[in-house]
Amino acid sequence: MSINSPHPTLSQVARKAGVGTTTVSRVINGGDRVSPKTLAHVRRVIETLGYIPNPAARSLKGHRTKTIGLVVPSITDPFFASCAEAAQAVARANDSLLIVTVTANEPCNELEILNVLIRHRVDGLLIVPADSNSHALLDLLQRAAMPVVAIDRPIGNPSIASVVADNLLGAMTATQHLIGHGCKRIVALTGEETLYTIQERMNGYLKAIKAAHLTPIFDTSVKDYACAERAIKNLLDGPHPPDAIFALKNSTTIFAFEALQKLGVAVPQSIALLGFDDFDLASTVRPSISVIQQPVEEIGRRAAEILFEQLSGGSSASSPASAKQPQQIKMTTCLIQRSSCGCTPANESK
Amino acid sequence: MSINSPHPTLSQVARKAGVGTTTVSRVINGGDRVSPKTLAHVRRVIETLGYIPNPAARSLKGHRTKTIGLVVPSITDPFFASCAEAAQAVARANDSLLIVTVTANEPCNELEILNVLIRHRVDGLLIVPADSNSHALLDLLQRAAMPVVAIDRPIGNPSIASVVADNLLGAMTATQHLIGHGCKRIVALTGEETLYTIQERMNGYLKAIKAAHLTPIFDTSVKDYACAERAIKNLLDGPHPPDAIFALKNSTTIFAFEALQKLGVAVPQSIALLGFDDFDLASTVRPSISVIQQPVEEIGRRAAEILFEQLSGGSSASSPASAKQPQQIKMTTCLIQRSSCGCTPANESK
DNA sequence: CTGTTAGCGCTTTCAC
DNA sequence: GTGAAAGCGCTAACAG
Repeated sequence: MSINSPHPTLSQVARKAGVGTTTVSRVINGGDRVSPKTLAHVRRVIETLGYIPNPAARSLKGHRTKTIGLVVPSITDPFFASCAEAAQAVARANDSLLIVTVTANEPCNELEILNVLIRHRVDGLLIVPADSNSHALLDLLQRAAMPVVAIDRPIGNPSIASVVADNLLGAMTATQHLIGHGCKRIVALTGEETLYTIQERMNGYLKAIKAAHLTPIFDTSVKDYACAERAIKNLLDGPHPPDAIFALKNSTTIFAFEALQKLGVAVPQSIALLGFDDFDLASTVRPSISVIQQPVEEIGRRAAEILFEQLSGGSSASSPASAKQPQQIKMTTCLIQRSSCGCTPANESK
Repeated sequence: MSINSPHPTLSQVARKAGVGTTTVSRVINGGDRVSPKTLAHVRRVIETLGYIPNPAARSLKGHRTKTIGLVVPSITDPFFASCAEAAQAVARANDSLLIVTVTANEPCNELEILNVLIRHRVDGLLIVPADSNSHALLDLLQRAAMPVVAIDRPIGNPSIASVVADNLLGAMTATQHLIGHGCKRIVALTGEETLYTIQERMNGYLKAIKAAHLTPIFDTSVKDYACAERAIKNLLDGPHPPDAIFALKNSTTIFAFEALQKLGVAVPQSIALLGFDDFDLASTVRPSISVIQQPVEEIGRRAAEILFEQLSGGSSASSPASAKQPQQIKMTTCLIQRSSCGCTPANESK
């Protein structure tokens, strides 16, 4: 109805209600220290006018913008999508909005986006850093002086909180499981070696292999399906063909599976397969694929929760146990035994 | 270094540079009407101080907030994740940020979230409406008086632009393809019948079935894997077992596939399978699954582009062909022939 | 309990 | 070219 102004203002409400602006302000902020009568009256006027407080004016007064930024490599990756969904839920529970941005794992994109986010005065940041050890990143974050929580990969500075999966232990467990199946020549198909997660998994694999006095075999060449097929073919035709494949990331697992299938190799009879990171159809394909599963949603949720704790707390003593040192949380992973590693799961159809 | 203020202000810059605030304002807004000399000088001071304009103050002056809201049922659904990723790219290209929210397809969540977004004064909205015909939704949107573009499902009012897949034509094509394979008893496994997309697909199926003088068979019971197994078992054991299944949505396709596999039914020999909406491993499972593919990313991208056109244009004549009527775009789908429908694709491994 | 009064950081006439 | 000054809508002292 109000043709003139798209949005009525607080003072308009005040005038129409015949009260001061302070009173209206108090009403929209919980209504404390206002007589029940005026409160009801002002509320009615607000309703009538369709008044909506302007958040810009509010945050201008030094308050929060009620937005947090999420910086991930990609949203189409199920892992990050789950994190994002969990984070948005937590944000909403804290009366905040989630701004989602993607970096494609490019440090320069990351820096640029972070700048935009900081300029936008988000209250805090959730980041999956493209490069865990980037000096520029750390600098920027330090200067921004706002709460930050790293997800999936720590940021090379203990002053920044992080929530990651226990990649090392997960990879050790996986490797040991394969060894338990009697595998002697286990090849690790890596993925981007520059990534913290991959490095940790490589270390875990290495640790288990060495403990069992076996020979570590790495193949870092698998970037796409073609690579996978070539790599596996070479391995199989070589003098000492492997008896197991440990794929260090999702897409690698799938490429390997496809290649094995194409080459007509019996899994797990001729060669066992175990992947790091679960995926939707891992239980549906035949043979079903055993994997190390990460508590994806929980990683996103915890990270967001920690961020909001930092936002509200901010001060010193709160939880008795935790010191001031920002938390570095490692979530435990879980081995899902399906068929591809040589196990025989009870209910094959789930 | 500035211990006192977390963020230097424009007037601090002005003072330090020995100029007026107006000049600084001009500099940060493109630097027009400022002498090259002062421009350079002010820029240097800005750099030194690490000055960042406060967007809250800016939008308070009636400007845009440079944020748009995306409202989807879920981000973990690959379809919406792709839309989101495309939309965020377009937003960034337009110097804006994307706020992502999820509704779980619940109209009440939707309304609530929309209110938060509107209150936040986002510049525009991208919505996958939980209910295409919700009066409350329409009302709210009308009142918000901001650019809105519907994605995947139109909002029951031609005054709101939308970008959706041509579900009807896609389903017709699918059904006709199955008929072309000689199938006579094609059962449609639906999904949520209240959804616009499902309804359209049902109509497309119906149209093709009728044109071929066949009998339509619907099964609306498939909500999860157990339902699927039961439904398919019943169908197969019935007096007139179907010779093809047309699954109207992704998860249904997967459930059906799993059930068929579990029941030991030969696909496509005993029964053909065709799904609506492509998914990652559709080409990897055996048999590979034929599907109707939607131009997902493009749907998200176009929708965002249209939103920004509305935001910038706003006025009347721009493109010669398009009238003032908001655009209702239907993207064409594509039949991906793989094995499950009876086709024999050339390259089975991709 | 309630109103008056300064600003928050920025843009924008309107003079110079 | 440049600056002074008046707000944008709201909150927060500080009086009553």
